[in-house]
Amino acid sequence: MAYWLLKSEPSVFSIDDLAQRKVSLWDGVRNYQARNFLRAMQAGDEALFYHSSCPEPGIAGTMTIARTAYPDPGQFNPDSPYFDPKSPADQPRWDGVDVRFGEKFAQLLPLAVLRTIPALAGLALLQKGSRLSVMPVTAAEWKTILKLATR
DNA sequence: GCCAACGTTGGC
DNA sequence: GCCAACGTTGGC
Repeated sequence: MAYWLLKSEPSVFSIDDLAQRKVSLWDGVRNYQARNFLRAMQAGDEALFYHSSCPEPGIAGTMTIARTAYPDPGQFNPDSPYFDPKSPADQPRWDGVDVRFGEKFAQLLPLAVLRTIPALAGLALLQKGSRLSVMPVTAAEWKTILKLATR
């Protein structure tokens, strides 16, 4: 049982979109390190839903990994923004996972607040130059974040 | 819109 | 394998 943090631009796919859909493919990851984290996920793992590239970046809620990694169909679709003409059909480069909506936090936990919490100093998200869209979270960090979200 | 940081590409 | 050029991410 592991914990993760997944980034999405809310203008593309937000916590509200997931709340409505309940289960969704988490697709569009086009970075090898992030993909490797996707492939390491197990069903039942829990993840934070992070809103990036928006007026108020921060953690918006939680979700559960519902299905382990499988090929992301977008890589083979020329009309998809995630199309990758160099991905071999017999050995797809890019995977996605299915996620199930967990909860939406009563209020978003802003990035600026996360930075002020000493217990989160090691959070991968907060490291200088961190741009990964999929990253691990420790059990202790997870606990700290959920506690912050419910106060 | 700016810019720092990082990843990828491709020539050599 | 090196590395410059370019593209992308993402906070501000």
